[in-house]
Amino acid sequence: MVLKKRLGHGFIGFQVPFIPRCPRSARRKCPSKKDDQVCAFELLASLAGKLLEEGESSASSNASECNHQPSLCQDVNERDRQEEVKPLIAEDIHHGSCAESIFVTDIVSQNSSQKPLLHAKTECVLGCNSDAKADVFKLDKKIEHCSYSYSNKLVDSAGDFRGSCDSNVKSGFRRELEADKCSLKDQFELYDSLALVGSNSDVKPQYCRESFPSASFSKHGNDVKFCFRDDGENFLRCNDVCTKAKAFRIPQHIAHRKIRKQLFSKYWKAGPKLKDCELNKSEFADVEVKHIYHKRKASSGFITSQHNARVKKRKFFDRVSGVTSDGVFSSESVSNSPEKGIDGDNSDLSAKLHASKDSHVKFSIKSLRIPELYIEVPDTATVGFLKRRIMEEVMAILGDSVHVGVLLQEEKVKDDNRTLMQTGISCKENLDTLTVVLEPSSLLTSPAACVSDPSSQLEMSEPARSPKTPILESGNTDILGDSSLLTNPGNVLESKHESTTSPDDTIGDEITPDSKALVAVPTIPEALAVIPANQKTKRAEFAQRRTRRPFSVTEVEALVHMVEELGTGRWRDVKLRAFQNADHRTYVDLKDKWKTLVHTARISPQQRRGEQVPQELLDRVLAAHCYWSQHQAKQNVKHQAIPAILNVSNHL
DNA sequence: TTTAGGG
DNA sequence: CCCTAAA
Repeated sequence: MVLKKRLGHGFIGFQVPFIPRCPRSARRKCPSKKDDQVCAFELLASLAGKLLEEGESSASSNASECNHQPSLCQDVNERDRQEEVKPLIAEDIHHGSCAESIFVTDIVSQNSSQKPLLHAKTECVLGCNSDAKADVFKLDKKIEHCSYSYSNKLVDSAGDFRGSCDSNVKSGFRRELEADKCSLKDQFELYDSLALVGSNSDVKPQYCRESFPSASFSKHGNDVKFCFRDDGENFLRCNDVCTKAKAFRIPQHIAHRKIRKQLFSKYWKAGPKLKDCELNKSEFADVEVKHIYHKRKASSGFITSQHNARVKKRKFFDRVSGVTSDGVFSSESVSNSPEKGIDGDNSDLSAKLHASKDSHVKFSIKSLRIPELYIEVPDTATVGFLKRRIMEEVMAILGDSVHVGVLLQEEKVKDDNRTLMQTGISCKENLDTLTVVLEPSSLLTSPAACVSDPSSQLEMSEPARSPKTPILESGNTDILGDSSLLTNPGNVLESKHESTTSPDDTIGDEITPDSKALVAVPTIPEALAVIPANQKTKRAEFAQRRTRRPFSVTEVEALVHMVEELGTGRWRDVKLRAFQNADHRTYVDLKDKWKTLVHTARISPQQRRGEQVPQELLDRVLAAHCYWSQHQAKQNVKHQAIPAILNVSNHL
């Protein structure tokens, strides 16, 4: 297939001509080495223009499609309308700045059994004069708008697409940009083509296009969506307040980078329509059924409801791999997921991010991780019931607002105002440990508050979490209600806290006034800038304290139990036996907790703070502590004694 | 990686 | 909780 040959990395699907041709006059507008990117944009621009013309004329036919996907279409339409009247955000552009965008696309195959993929690309537009750049954004806006129109066109012509699914469907566009809409006055002669891979192909539909901002394109059943949206961080909302994304944006006069993320997935956006997509759960997330406290029950006699099996459903997970400028994948398969997808493929939702030097960062998101969920159902429940429960939980998240969280080196990156470079997301090694997760964001705080004061935001923000930590575990308490894991009730408060600030946890706009100083030297090649910083300082730069998670009485009891059994020097075993599923509790945490427990037990009740641990437990803590201290002493004596004996025997 | 202990 | 020396 010709298409395949032209696509890099074996990606198949939707394609636009490789290097769009630009009139020389247009190319000259930009520094030579950025031609490709600029041209790519121009290509989109041309597409946008075309779509505007064609899309609007098809508005009437959109209505019928919207009936099928009300939540999606209405939302999009509404956004589009608002976008139309909204002033274009030219202030985002800055002289000599790098307009960097991340476009995440989604393709849903026509064949529902195939999996949706997310594809993320970043593109930099550098070196253009500011006018041109401002217009690039305008164009971007246009593109956004137009692409939606275009999506409808695609929908309208779904039949046509289906009819020619096995062959590439191409459509060419020629667009002459109007001077009043764009200062890139030169004419472009661009050809664009869309290709839809055969619906029966067993090849996963993927989309890849080098040097070109991706447009999302999804097709499912009768629906074909082409979406190209600029939605900053709030790209996964069903009922998003349109202005929110903008509210988050502060004037970026000093912006040197702008990261704009576009992620569109019908699955996510469609919310309750998920079922219609026949996205079965195995595609959605790999499911693991565990009797979480089974071991504990067995070993320490903890009794929980005999009829309750804990069902722990995990994510699909993933990590982000980066590609450095040399184009070498630093990590193709970096998932550290303890449980791979059932089918060994967790690329259900995957996207690619690529990274390169000269201040571009390209990412390759293998997949987006869904927060860990805890579901509890009676073991007498039917499989069907279980499925429904899982679906309910998933929908609770998806139906709700969702945003993206970024974890670097297993720690959540909470400060959205830092640049990628500052955060450490621009260097190769770190990209290996970059994780992208979807998070619920039902409780939103005032966006303004988050942005206006970065420092307070820092304090407010949710501290880092382990990537294995169920992002939703606590934050989801409201949703899960009683079914959530009863680790610590105290988390409810925390979770709200987290949720409140979590909207920031996205790859959003990156520039704030206080980051100016650091970004002000963009001319320094990244390599040079990074080299002087040793691992320590780099780590220190984006190190964040984990969320404080007070131990619940239940946890304390489990801990005490295990220590009584194992002693005080086997924290790893304690962890394995009693906290296997509490990903956020490390053996060091357990050890520390024991330490504080002993301390607590020794001080007077009046001096104790926080959740009161029953005196009975504290007594056991002291008893165990004393016992094992003595035991350890005895062990030491033995260890000393044995060699002594051996020595004696050797002498004999 | 795990333990142990100071901060 | 963090950090880290030491095992």
